[in-house]
Amino acid sequence: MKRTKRERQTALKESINDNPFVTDEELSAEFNVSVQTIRLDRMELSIPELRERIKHVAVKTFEDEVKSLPIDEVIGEIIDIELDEKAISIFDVKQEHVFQRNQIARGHHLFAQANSLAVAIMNEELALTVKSELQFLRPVKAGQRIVAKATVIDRQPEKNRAFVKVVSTVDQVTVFIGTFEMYRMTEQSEGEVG
Amino acid sequence: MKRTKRERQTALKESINDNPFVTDEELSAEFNVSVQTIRLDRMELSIPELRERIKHVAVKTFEDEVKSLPIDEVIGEIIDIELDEKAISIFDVKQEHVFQRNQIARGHHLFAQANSLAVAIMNEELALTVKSELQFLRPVKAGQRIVAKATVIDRQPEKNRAFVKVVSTVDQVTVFIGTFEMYRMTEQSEGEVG
DNA sequence: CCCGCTATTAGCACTTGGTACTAATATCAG
DNA sequence: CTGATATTAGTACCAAGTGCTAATAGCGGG
Repeated sequence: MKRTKRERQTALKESINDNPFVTDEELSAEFNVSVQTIRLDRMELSIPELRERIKHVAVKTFEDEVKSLPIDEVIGEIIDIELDEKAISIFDVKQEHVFQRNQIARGHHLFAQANSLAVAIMNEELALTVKSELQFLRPVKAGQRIVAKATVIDRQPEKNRAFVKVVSTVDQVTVFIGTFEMYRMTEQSEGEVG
Repeated sequence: MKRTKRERQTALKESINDNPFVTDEELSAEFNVSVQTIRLDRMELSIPELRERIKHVAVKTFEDEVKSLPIDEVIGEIIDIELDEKAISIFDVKQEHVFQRNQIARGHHLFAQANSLAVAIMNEELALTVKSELQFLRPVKAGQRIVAKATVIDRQPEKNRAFVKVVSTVDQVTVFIGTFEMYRMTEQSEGEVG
């Protein structure tokens, strides 16, 4: 028997949080109080009923799925692009992109934004990265917005190559520089690199 | 009025597919048939009821969320590690990691595996990537397993630096090489890089 | 010991979005 | 016109609730 109402409600919140699929009846068994008590608790804590909770979770996935379709191809949001010339994308750093320990964005997200912008700028449906050099100049933290600017600095059409430089900034301060050697993939040569 | 039963059922399947949250009543309005007809249709097509559909979607997210928590820190699975010396991780390339057009793994996943292994090998709770040079030697396709081997090739403790080389292979063939200059972050210097 | 208060429990009617089943009616083809 | 298939209607029932009222338990103070 747990004691106070407050204790139970705290535990209840936690319990529902790490299993939103639990019913009032199951909870009443867990805390051995009546179902009505659980209901009252939910009211006070304004926790919605099972179905609403589930729906909430489901809607979230659904939106994520829909959202992730376009995102899948380019990391960050392209806000300006001139094919074969230059392009700009923005990327908002959220909790899921940082190390929990120090809130610093993990390198591969900066890389992903820059690299996918380099792919997008190529005036070619199929482009691959062959080489790249990266400099992580300053740590980026959750909540900051990274603006990546890509420029094509060299073209070697005979070799199916192009060189792209990407500079990423946060509040006008450069945080990352990357140069990418890109390979334009023609249909005949598909799958053959390097 | 749509005509045949078959046509309606095809449309019904599609309708539910791109909005699993629709009720029988709404569907009956959409196809102007009775609710019972919709129910019969669902039976024949063995489409579960609204709540079951929603629950299904919700459970999926839930599992994804739980799964993504450990993955969050290291991309790929570390199978061997000697701190400050060497480490090995494997990463299975799935559909979500490749360009749909050509089934080739996107560069940032190879980078992410290598980079997070470089972070992990550092015998330090807090490590950041300062610079890196990457070579994408061969395209990797969905279904392949990438084995990344990281080695610390140089240490500069006085400068809080270490150099890590990562070689990634698929079936013993090298597909990616990356060198990473890593910064060991001490508590005093936290947040200050470069 | 009783008063008052909060907490808990009980009970009932009602809601949504169904299942399961039966029966009636349409619709069309031979 | 008869049969088969399709559609609609209607009923009872379920889960997991809401919303409401009422009874009871436990305890603290005077």
